[in-house]
Amino acid sequence: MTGDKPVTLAEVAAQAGVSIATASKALNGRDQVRASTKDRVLQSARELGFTPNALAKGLLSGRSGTVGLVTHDLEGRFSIPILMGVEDAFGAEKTSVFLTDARGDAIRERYQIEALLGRRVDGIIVVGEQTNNRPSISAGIPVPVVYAYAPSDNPADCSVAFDNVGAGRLSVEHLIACGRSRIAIITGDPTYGAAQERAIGAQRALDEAGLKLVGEPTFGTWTESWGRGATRLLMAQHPEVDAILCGSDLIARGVLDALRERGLEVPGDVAVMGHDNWEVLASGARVPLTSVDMNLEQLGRRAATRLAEAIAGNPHAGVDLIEGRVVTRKSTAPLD
Amino acid sequence: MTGDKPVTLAEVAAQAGVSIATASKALNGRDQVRASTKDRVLQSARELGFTPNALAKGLLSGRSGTVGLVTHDLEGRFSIPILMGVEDAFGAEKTSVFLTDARGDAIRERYQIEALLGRRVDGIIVVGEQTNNRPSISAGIPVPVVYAYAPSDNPADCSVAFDNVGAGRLSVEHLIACGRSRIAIITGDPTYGAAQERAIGAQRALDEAGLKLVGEPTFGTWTESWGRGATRLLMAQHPEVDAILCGSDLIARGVLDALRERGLEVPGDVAVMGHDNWEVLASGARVPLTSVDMNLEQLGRRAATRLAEAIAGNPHAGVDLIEGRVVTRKSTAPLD
DNA sequence: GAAACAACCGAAAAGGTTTTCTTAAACTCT
DNA sequence: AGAGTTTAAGAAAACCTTTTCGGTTGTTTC
Repeated sequence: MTGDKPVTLAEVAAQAGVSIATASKALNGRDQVRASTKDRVLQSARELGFTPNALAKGLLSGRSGTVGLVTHDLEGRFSIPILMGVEDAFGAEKTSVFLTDARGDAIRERYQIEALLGRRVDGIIVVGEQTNNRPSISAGIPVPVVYAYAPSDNPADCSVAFDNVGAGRLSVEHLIACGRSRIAIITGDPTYGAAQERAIGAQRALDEAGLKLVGEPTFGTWTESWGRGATRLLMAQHPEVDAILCGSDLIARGVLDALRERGLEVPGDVAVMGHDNWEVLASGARVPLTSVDMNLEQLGRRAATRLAEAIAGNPHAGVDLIEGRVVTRKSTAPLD
Repeated sequence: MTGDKPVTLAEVAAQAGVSIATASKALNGRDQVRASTKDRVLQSARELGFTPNALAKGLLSGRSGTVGLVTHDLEGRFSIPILMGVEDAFGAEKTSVFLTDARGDAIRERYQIEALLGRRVDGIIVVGEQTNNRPSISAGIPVPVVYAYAPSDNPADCSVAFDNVGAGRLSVEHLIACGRSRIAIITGDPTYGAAQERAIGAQRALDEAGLKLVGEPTFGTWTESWGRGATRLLMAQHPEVDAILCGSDLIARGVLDALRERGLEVPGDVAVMGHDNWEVLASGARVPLTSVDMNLEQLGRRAATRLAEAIAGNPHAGVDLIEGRVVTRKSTAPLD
């Protein structure tokens, strides 16, 4: 099967006994072609297994019907759902997606974008590795660019990001709704905007409810062992805590472990809440873990939609924020 | 930046004061063009920011310089490293990768492959969701197809898969080398070839060493809670066990948990070994977990290489097996 | 019966690049 | 100086599709 050249429109036309022009019209549903002729062409196309050459079409129309997806975190859990959302949204409208992984390297990124432009993509989506701002690359690029997850530092660009402040607020509101009032925060690396912003959102929600955070938010690393260590410290200094808001599900796993070792019940004595809704971790936890889902697939779809709009001539400036959603599991069950 | 049409070769030629043909030759390093002329053309190209139109090139040569990557498990941890390997291998040789996700649906797959063929990809890689055999789709597809992770059921196709039998053997050999002799197996879903084959490989290695497995391999689900439950059962029936070989790192996490609760030391009393080398899980475990890495990135690179060979006219038939590698951590430290 | 009209179809150009073939110019040698 | 040879550059075809516009039927209207 590997040798035969693809069937061309000319061959279809020949078999149907019409001109190339007529065959084209028939296949594209143009009028100006008799029904019987159209059927004959369609029949021939089917028999020969004709697939129109997208290259030729793209060359002619100036639109390739492709987009580039430049990610920086292919191994990470965050870019994958985004990528799924993008693929999903574009797949539906007959646009194909080129995938490249720049691995956090700006030189690589530049090179790959050059390659994508050579392929005449109609637009580009750049997926960052963190939620921190990232430098804009839109200058000098002749097609629309949308930044996903990590927004561009240029407000004139179009970005789609996650609402970390809102997530912090949502989490605290959920804990309060579950009857908790002495809430502490154990989160990850303080250089991550995500960690800072979520803490800020949490603080705001507490303020509005007239509550005070127990201690200060403790920053550390995004690991289980940090979750364990921070919990031991926290419970020693503030045994009154009745809820711990964690910066990630992984941290929350460590927190759960440490609490169990200390003989504390979850959610009876302390409620625990994670972030990311990493399914396998959250529902497999010893006490299934309530967590904030970042709706990353939706984020990807939104980015795709924005790009499609820009390609169609309606660009959008500024940052679109995607809201998280609390996925309730046992670790925050309301007190009786 | 969004309006301007891309620069064409004709414009470069005009600015350099030569014909299109000469410009083309100069840019492609053909001889038959004077050095000074060549310099002039290159200079113009740089000034105008010329990027050759890959669509036109592909249309002419019949080679688009693109390949399609059809995955069935985009959200899964297994396809991502494979995808990275593929992207890596092709990125190096100026081939771009179209990504599509068929999500386990054969209809979707068929449709997406049709779309890829319309884009005149030079080849296709199909990434399966499990290691079980999958139906061949090569018939009627005019470009080479390589099956990654899940091999094709047609031995005439080219597949690249993981050596599960070998992995089972490697694991047991490692445990024996660490001084263990009473080994039990707790693994996942019995409908997964991976689970069965690894058990078989383990059995063989035991046979060769003149040892017997403790009990029968216990199949269940790929979850932590199954790991916990199976461990309780196992230790009740066979307290003599000194090593547990797990079907996945997640199961191993459950096993570790249950052992700790039972007051058993790892690795002092029992060694535990996982599979997948899921970094965050394995090294974050309470006792860092020895695990088998499937070298999936290498698998992806191999698949890409095989596809490149086939495109170049040297197709390869049969299944390439990629070996795993034991990543040693504390959970299997040798006995003193 | 001629003119206007509709319906259907085909010729040709366009899109950007590579390659082959031809031509023009410059050189070498006797 | 003229014939032969090398070198540099250009003209044009080819890749495949879509679209515009002109042409050929056959049909209606006065």
